[in-house]
Amino acid sequence: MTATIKDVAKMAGVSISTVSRVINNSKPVSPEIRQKVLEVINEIGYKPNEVARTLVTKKSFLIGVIVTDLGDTYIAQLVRGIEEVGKMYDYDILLCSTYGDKAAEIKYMQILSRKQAEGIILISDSLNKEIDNQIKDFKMPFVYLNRYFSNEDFPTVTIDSLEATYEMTNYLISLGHENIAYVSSSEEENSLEMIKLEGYKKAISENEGYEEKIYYAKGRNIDDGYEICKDIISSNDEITAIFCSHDELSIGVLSYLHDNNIKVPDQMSVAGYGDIKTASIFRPRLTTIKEPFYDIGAVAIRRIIKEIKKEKVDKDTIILPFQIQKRESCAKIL
Amino acid sequence: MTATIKDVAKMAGVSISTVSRVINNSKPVSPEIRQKVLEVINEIGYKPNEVARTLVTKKSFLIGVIVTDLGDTYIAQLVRGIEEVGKMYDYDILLCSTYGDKAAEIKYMQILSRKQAEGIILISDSLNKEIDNQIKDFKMPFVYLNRYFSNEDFPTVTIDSLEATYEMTNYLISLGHENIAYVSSSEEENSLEMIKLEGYKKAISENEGYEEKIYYAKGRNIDDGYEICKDIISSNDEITAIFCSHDELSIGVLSYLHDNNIKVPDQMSVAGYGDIKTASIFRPRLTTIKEPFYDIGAVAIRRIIKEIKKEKVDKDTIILPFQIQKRESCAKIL
DNA sequence: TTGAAAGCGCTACCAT
DNA sequence: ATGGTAGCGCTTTCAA
Repeated sequence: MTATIKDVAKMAGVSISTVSRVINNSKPVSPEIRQKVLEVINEIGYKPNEVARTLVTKKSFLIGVIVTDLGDTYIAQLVRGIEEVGKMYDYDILLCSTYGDKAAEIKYMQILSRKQAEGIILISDSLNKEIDNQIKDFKMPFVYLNRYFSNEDFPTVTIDSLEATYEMTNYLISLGHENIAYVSSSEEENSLEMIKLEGYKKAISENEGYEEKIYYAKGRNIDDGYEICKDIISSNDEITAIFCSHDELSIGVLSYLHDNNIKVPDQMSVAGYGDIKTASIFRPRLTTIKEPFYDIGAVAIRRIIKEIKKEKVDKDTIILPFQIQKRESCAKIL
Repeated sequence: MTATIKDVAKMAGVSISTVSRVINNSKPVSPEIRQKVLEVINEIGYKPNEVARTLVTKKSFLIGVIVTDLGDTYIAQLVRGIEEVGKMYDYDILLCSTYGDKAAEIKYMQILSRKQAEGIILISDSLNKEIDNQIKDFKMPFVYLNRYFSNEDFPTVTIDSLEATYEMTNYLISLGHENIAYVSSSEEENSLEMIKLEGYKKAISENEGYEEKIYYAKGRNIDDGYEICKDIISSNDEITAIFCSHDELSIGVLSYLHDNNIKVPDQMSVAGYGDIKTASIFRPRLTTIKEPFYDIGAVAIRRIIKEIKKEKVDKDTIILPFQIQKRESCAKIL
């Protein structure tokens, strides 16, 4: 059996209260006794049982993180930010993956709650009504991160999507592009897609003679980008730039262009949204809107920890700055 | 305050023992009482406190996973396998990232142990002598995963690296390549690099007139591949295929070739090792050795759970099959 | 089938 | 400064 505080007390010839005090530095202990206790601890390699501790203090130092799929690089980045900041405050991460299963989101929230997690960050890619009821029951610190849908109901961290697509479109225009195709992935209600689309429309509308050229991909994956690019190329030969609402779509577009021997950026410029890892690895490297995933994760958990510590928290929706990452996939029209 | 078993007992007019019994289905309870208890549980939304449970049962249903960096896609794949199988057995994952810091490996092992994790999977990219002492102390199920170094001291899951590079080299030869460069990343002791190199050498030696053309990159990242490719191209113009010991190196090579207008696979074939996610996204897609990361993770945690359940476990080193993923980056010499 | 009570390992309060 | 002890929420004997 592993040693307990009792064993330490016995061997050091003191009470367990005293041992507890030296472990936690919670109350003064005479130097000699402290010394003695420390020796014993070292000798038998005693390690406090955090579970027992949690039971009495109500502090598990655990934060639950529910994600869709770590395989998505943007999620990995989010989790990095979450974990790294968490560790700064001695919090550990309890990880759960849903792979898009909404029922799993609820299930894991329950489990996390039973395991006494002190807060939950839910990273989702869809909308789930049921979360609402769940989280109200638990009444524990909660942050909801969703790259695809806007949400007013829960604390969240995001960027100004409309401003982002607006700026990117303007950048493309400044490069001399007059026929810019925009690829959206969805017309669903509450989808951030609608907001992003507004940014594009706004920029286009501010330039006389420019026209909206909007395409809808079937989804938001690489394959969907590949497919829609086929449509774009065959439907309109004036287009000189393709701006996709997700990097994944852009990668698909880039692939299609590569496979069909259309040179990027000489014959076609391509821009994306997200700055997922692949965006900077793929050749040509993708010009895109950098969503600060790491920071989003970091800010999200920071907020949770503040709430745990009963510090004052910011308003529910935190807007982080974005950046236009200019790379080789976009060039000036000559 | 959240409801406890006591509250349930009181409201149902039974003892906490009885409530415990219906929760756990551990002993017979009369149908009426069970019914009543269940009703109360539902009504007040009672959820057992797993921490209290753990304290008495000694089962935390927690497995610690220490990784270098989730940002590496191969690690994300490993963790996926680990988590998914873990969940099948009701185990949750406690995640810790070291970012290559060896001291952190030890630190997290301690923390995990204090949190009563029932087993630990350590994913490392370097060798760390100190682990040995640590893990012996804890004497808990442990699996050590290292993609870069071989290890005899701990249970692990891997593939037959020598056979893998041997087969890939033979594949290249079968394609008609007579001058195949091999890029290694290290000559360190115990590095798997040495073993992989042997596979290449073996294949070369079995073909009369073929010569070893070995290059050493500075490291094993994309940049290092980019750099070494520069050397290869400038030093030897007979080479028609470049086989790198890591996909990351191959991606760098592909990038250099792209930037310098050398067509792949027409002018140069490129092969890799790993089949990280990028390998199948990059254009041209990379021909590579598929390390079954997901499966490795899955088998690793399966072994741990077996040990926890005191089932018989396999021998310490589990060898999984690999595959040669044939894609567009390699082609026949005409 | 049910209940009472001990005890898991620890903290925190109350004495001294 | 130190020790005794209640109690955190639960499972698990042991009796009844």
